[in-house]
Amino acid sequence: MHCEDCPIRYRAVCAQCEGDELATLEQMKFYRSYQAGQPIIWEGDRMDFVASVVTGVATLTHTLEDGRTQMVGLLLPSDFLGRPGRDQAAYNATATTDVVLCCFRRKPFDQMMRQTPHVAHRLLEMTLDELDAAREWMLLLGRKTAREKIASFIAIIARRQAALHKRRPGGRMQLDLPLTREAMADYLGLTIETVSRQITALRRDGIIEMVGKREVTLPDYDRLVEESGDDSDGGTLS
Amino acid sequence: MHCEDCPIRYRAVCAQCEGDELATLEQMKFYRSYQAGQPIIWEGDRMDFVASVVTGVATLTHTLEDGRTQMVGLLLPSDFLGRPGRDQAAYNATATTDVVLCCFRRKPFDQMMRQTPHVAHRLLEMTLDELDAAREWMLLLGRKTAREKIASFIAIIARRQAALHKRRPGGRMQLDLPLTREAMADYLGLTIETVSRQITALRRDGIIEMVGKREVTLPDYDRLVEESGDDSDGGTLS
DNA sequence: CACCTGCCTTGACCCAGATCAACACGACGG
DNA sequence: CCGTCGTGTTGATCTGGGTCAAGGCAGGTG
Repeated sequence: MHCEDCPIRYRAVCAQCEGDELATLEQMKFYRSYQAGQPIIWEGDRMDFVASVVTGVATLTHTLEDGRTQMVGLLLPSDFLGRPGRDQAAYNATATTDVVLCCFRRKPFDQMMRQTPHVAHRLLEMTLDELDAAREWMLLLGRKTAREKIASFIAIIARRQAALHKRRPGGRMQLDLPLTREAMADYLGLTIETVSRQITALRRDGIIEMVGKREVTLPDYDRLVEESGDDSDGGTLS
Repeated sequence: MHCEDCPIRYRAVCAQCEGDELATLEQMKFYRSYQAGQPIIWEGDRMDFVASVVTGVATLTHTLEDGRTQMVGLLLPSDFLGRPGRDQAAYNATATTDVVLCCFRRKPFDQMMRQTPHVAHRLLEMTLDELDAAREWMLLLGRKTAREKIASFIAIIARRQAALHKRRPGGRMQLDLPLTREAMADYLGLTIETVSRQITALRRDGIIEMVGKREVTLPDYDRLVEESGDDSDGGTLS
């Protein structure tokens, strides 16, 4: 009856749902796939569903008239997409790798949220986590140097991938960058050239090692964190 | 029995509360005042209440070890302070003018939130609005020029003050900057010198006029918005 | 009154990161 | 096999905003 491997059960909306509620969610749920590079939804478009990322990576971006672009959300598996209670998308959402979404039609979803306290609760919690992440991100954008930005970004990705594997980040570890240099630049408020140069610099200084252009190995996670400018490396896994 | 002039009734938590619920809220509510410059709570401190700003202006900031500071929240009257369901402050909160808070003890508040769907709902809505604001802010920090940042900031303050007076921003209008140059710099990811210079430049170019150091008059709100780099000036009042 | 002290402004100079340009390296299609 | 297109790297140069330094201007305070 319900789908064990759908991450929505574990992290996103319905961690505590049971019986009827789960059945209801299962009923209103459907899947959508997008290819790498494909837009998911455009700023201002009507958005008749909310969703949880099952696999792949999606981004939320804002763009100024003249083309300057800032990423404002990076959605990895188990992250939530869409704003409950509002049917207009506020940002451009794009699939940066192949993406599978587990979608819920807005109408019944909103209604369920209204009726089921712990779903509303869960959503509030997730939104607060996102707000915290956004504020950390603001510190990065406003006050960190290019090198610190790159180090922070890699550390963030490392933490999230460690979280997926249910491990603590630390020591020697391997990870892959799910974004192009351009997307990284948009994440960090830099240009692609600066991103490229700083990655080269971190490589030269032995902070990171790379195989190909996307796979990174960290000889020492803590060393990277030192470069990121953050004081408390902390356990912030989200 | 309940307090008509407490903004918490109108915007923040309990817009739809009635009867018993209101009475409960009134019971757990108390006021606190802070003088300009005084810290309200420090990152990592235990925070045993949540609150709504009644009067004055408070800020949330993040600071790196070496002192670099980024503002991550600007709280004007009716804004909400504190994270429901977590008792550790994640940011430094400071009163930048004299501030009066309408506080609620965390324990009973959390419990009420759990029992009263529309309170949880309201909180979700407010948090989503804050998230939107944070993302707009990220675009500003990552991609706007110093001049655009200043213009955006003034436009944001203008909108919020217009909202307080229940008017649409537009045409000729007057407002006062509730922040020092330093706080503005921390808001915008700039230095005080750059803030000062760009304000001078906007004044020189006739975009803004100033009496004293804090009071601004806009000859033409739309002209300011043009300078801010935003396309859709939009009605985003929050 | 003179003297701070806190905020703000302005000028001179510098540098981190943007811009402009060239090139490297697959992957892909013909 | 050769173009070419998308992605990434590297170099040369430029510039917006940071840094350092010198005042200006209230508002307190003795």
